[in-house]
Amino acid sequence: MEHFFVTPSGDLHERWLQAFPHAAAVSEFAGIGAAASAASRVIWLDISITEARKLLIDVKAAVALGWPVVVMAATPDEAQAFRVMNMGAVGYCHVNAAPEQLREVALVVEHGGLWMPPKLMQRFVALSMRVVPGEASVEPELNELTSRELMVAEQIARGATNREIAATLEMSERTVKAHLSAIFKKLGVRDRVQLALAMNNIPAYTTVN
Amino acid sequence: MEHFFVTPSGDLHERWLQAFPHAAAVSEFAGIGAAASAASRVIWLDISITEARKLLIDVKAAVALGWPVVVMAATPDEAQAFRVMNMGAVGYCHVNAAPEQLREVALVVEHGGLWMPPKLMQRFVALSMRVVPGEASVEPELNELTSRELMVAEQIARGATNREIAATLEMSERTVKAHLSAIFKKLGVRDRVQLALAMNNIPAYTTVN
DNA sequence: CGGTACATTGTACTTTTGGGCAGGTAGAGG
DNA sequence: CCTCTACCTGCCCAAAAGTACAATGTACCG
Repeated sequence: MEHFFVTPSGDLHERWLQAFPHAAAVSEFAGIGAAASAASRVIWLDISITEARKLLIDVKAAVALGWPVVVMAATPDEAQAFRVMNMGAVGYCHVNAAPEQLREVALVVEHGGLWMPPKLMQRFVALSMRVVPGEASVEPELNELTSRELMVAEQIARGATNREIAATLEMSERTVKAHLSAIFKKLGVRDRVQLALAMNNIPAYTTVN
Repeated sequence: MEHFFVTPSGDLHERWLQAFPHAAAVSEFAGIGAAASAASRVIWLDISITEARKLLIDVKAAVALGWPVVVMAATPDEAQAFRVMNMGAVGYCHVNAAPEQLREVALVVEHGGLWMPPKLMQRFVALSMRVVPGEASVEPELNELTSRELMVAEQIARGATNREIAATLEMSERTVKAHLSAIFKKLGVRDRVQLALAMNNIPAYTTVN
């Protein structure tokens, strides 16, 4: 497990080192993407002195790297927490959180969980109830998809183009199309837009009608 | 770490044992509360054959015990997931989840995290944004859209084709395209797929480069 | 070994998208 | 009246997406 701390200063906070002795500090995202290691990672994003405008860009850029992103704020704030989570972060904590807590957070996000301070978590869950959709979720029969088809479908779910998928999955664009045709047929959707929606449990209108 | 599986049958599912060899099965909550051990625990609630009415009671009872509760459903459902999370559960997965996944879930909830299948998690986060005081990811720029543009964007959000939009809004396909171009520019997305995702508050990865 | 499922890719074709260029109209406001 | 913005559209073009038909290789199963 590698821990990358993205911080403007470029220096590792003492507590971070206590939590993860082998942590690495970077001030640019490039430093992370470069090393094409297969090991799993956690990206820690220090936004303590980042202005709101740049925050959005930074979080998205971090998320785009493909590893779990934990945002560390100087003054935790509910709206900000929700905003960064919505942009794809999976963790939100204080920059000066205790080492033990950082390790807790790491453990959680590494295993697919979502972490934020208990109080916020509570608010978060409570708020989500107000908009819980009726039902009619169209959970697609993803089981019918073969392994490769599923990979393609997941990329579509994030808005990738055929070219990007081909590059990511290392296959030709033609193959991507072949898989897509199979997926459309199996899931009963007609194009990539509806597939993207279906993959995210959002009812699309032709699928329903 | 103790794992209590609350299941109507009273029997431990084979996979549960594979995940946690020392798991204990109980059919009544009383069996758990009795042992006043200081060790940390996880309560696994099997609701595969629980009728909706009793579900509420059970989840609350489990949560009341004071340890992290993971609900295991036979047919995972978005609305149900949100409902149980709102009642205090911190995990939601399939009853037949693989042992490795169960361990992942355990790891997450033991350390204060929230766990549910990735797809649900994404929806969960996206939905919470719709009510968060402040704004959602695309919500702000949505105000920049003119009335007609918004109508087009909403159709895209449901997977409509240009032809369908043209018919619905009674305009030519060319006009639909014109509006779309304007929308793409204003919202900073590159194509209809990403727009559809953005409209549903689902982070798409290339939105930032 | 034959059969089947999956993954892969090519050629070629049709449709859909996205957008440049070049206009039209109508309403609000100086 | 003039200008600006929103709205609408046609022609045309290039890129992307989706399909049809076809073929090759691999793995596994009875």
